[in-house]
Amino acid sequence: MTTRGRPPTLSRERVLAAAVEHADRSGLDGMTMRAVADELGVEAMSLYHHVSGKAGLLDGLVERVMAEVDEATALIETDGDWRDVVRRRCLAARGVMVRHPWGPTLLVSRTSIPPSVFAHFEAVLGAMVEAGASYHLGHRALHALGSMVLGFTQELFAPADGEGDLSEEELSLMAQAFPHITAMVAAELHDSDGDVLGWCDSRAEFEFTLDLLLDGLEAQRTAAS
Amino acid sequence: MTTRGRPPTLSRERVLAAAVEHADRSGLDGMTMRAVADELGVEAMSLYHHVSGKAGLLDGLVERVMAEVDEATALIETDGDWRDVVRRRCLAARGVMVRHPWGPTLLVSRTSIPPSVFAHFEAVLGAMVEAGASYHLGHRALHALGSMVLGFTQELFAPADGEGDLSEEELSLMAQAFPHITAMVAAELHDSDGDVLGWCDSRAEFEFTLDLLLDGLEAQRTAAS
DNA sequence: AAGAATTTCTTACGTGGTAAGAAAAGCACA
DNA sequence: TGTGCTTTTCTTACCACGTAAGAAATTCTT
Repeated sequence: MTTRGRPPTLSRERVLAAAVEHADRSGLDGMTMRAVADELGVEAMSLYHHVSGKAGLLDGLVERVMAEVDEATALIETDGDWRDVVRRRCLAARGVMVRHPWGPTLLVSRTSIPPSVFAHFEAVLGAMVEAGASYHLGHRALHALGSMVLGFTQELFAPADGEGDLSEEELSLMAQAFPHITAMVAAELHDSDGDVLGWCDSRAEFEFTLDLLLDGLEAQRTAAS
Repeated sequence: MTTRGRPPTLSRERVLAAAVEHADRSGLDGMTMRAVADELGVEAMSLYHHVSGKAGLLDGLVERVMAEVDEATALIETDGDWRDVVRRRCLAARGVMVRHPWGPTLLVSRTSIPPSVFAHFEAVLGAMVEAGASYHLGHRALHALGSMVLGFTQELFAPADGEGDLSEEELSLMAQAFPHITAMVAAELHDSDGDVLGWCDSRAEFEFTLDLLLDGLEAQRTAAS
């Protein structure tokens, strides 16, 4: 571990900070490698030693927003009605997205779900399960609440793009970091005797959420009249 | 109305059809002007006589998906419980999005909401209002159900990008085509004595939907145990 | 036949991502 | 002290994409 070489003027942190700032000011469209580099008084290619290309930069942005969400969420007490826990969590996330309006757009555009996002779902799921909900209901809750946190309606647990090739270690790390999600996936896989794949399953989720909303709205309607 | 000039081998329809096909096969990323032109055995610049650039092409794609939704929706009866009407409508829309997975992504990426999308909201709102719901509740329903149809959580009625400059005619056309939406906007504007703008308002919508979901989930939890 | 109209094609420019490798700037060992 | 190794930054260049400008092609009108 030597300190040899030209002393760095950049760092991953500085690059990402500049990118966030630029996005806050000009949105995601104007965010080119050259623009971010300019903001740092540096050439575009210099960024490549700190993020792996444009995709890496965007991944870094996701990481940063989710870190902010984590921060805004860190102090939430985890006892009391699970609804309060989840409610505060969702509102905190929303606050961050309001500060960074490009957040939801960016999140939906990314194809894979980063660990930082999983951390949220883990917290929501944990609150529910500890309140006595089944993993099945928890699963449906994650789908239903997904767009409440991030503004997206994405297939959550579709094995996106070679998720099959996870090493044993990675899986066990995942299980440690996200025990409830892991248990939920296991339970759901076990329940569904094979006919899961495809959108039938996801259609059921869709209908579940839809009916939740429709019934809630109908209750409000009759209550108001 | 003459037929003079070189006979066209292309048409807006053919261009959009090729684009849809390409998107179905390769997603939105690979969809370049050159690729769509290739598929038609034509040069990229030839497309410009039928769509106004890339943006126009994407607008056309939105138009096409929404047309499919319309088609899948046309036969829905509009009497009975409003929930059934809305339910079928949402499921029909979902079916189309499943056929064209790029649909939601495309819809969220567009900055303005095309009339074809308004038509849906009009139908949903109409069903609710005719069932006795207030415009206020209808408004909240549109927000809550928004992501159920299109996968998006967008500010619905934010005057996006120079919506102030609509001609008198355009407004009256809009009022004719979408009477319920027009009435709703009027009612909501009237109610809110000035302090509407900004995200406070939108935060209220957010909380409303959130509580709808949380309460619904809690009801399911206690029912299951 | 000449001209007008319309679509398509050719060429070329600007921008954005990034590959390849040269230049800069510090450390280690002689 | 200098020579070479290492790490970061910069230079140059290529390719893909959107599209502006205008030439070429093709048909109808007169």
